[in-house]
Amino acid sequence: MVECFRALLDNCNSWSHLKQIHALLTTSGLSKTDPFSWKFLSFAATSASSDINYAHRFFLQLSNPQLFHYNALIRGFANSNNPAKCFLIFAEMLLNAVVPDYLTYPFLAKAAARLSDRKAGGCLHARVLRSGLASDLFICNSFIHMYGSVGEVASARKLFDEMPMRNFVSWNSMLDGYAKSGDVSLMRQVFDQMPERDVVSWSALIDGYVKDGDHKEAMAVFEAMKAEGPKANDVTMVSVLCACSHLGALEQGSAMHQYIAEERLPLTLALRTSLVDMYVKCGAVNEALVLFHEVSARKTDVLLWNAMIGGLATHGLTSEALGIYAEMQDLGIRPDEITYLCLMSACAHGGLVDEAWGYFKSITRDGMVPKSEHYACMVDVLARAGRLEEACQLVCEMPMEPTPSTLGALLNGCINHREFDLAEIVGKRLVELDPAHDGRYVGLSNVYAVVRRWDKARSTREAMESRGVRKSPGYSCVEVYGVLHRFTAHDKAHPEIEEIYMMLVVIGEEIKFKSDDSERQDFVSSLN
DNA sequence: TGTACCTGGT
Repeated sequence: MVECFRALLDNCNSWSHLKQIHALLTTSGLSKTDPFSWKFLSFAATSASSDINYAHRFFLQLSNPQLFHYNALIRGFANSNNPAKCFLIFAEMLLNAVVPDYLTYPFLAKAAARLSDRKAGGCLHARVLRSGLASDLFICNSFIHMYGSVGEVASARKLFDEMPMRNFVSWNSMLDGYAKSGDVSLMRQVFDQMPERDVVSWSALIDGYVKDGDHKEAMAVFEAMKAEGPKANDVTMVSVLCACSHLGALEQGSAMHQYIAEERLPLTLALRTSLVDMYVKCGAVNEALVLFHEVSARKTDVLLWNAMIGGLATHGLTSEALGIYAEMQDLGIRPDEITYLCLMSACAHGGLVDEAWGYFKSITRDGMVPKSEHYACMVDVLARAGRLEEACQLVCEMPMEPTPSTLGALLNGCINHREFDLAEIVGKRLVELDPAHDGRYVGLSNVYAVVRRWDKARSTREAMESRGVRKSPGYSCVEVYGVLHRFTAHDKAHPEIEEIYMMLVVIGEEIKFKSDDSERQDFVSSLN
């Protein structure tokens, strides 16, 4: 009998199969026998087809759970969408006088990292130091990662420097710590110093540049990786596609799509989401829709829907965005706080104030708390529509200090709707709030320029310069035949600049002609 | 039985 169960469990590779074995174990009274209960718990909590809640229910039935049961459950929760449960299980473990070992701490550190819980992470590390496990390589690596993830890269570095022995995971965790902290020069230094670089090192470097906003450098590193590094994986491509979408580089993005197919990389949900995001942001709405619709709804998650809705919203395709949301609701997929931001941004572009209010109120109804971004978005909707009084009222009512983006939205509305007295007040407040940001001074100075108060406009610019803030010139990018061209205002550097300006004149005339035409059509239809 | 890289926009 015992041998029979052992063979069944060893060959078990599916969830339904495992449930059948569980039923057999229960009816035969063997389920609480250690080797089987551990094997079962470990499969239920950590395998590819795991169900952590099922594993937890099974765990609760154990009369005398052992260290390895706790470890399996903590590991499962660390990778679940509820990592905070790890700490509850850990507390229970300590209450039951079960002593954690070298397999317990890496996953607790991971949970603290995923929750960005600096306090919990620090307590756990203190416990490790007292436990005599402090020299374990895996534990050290996990805590370097934890410190990097909670924004304490200096502590990560201290741990890294004091380690008796390092491996490539130590270096990758340190690299990732600098990537997350936004310190690209130290990130690069670690990358250049590390004894060996694998696909994780390269991917972390690329993603570090993406997070820093240096998308061109991210692409350059990817090219270097193709030339001299390991083969890229699906995670690498998620970051690379993110760079393409920010650059608006459709041809490069499509080439990446082709690369994914040629290299037969798994089209994971994250990768599909990145492709949808890239296509829609680069204006290839149809390609995005094809990729979005070709996967069955069961295999989607809210992030994929957000990418589609947000992308359509960015292009002002308001009704299409709201249509996709309606589909999402029909399928019973729960929106998250990002979904609401995407929906409200769609409303802002389409001038749908009442709908935006509806979504804003739904956030609370869905059991979420509106964040400053939601207030900023709602203020933007109201301000764009010229409902400045309501916008001001919302700013006053918001439960947190208004962020620069909230006031920025209000300022734009004031300028567009010629409320210059209010614009001056908001503009001044923005400069106070964000004194290192060049755009805030420019915004206020532009308000003064519009009302011809040149002295004030000049003194605002001077205030900016005296505080050492430099105005960085705005620019835009255009991709032609796979090559990105960057232009700033009055740019004369491009070799084909004469033809480019000539084409601009032609396009300008074309727009004028089109708008005259639409006015004429409006006039004709008003007669009917 | 363990550690590292990824999917909204500002």
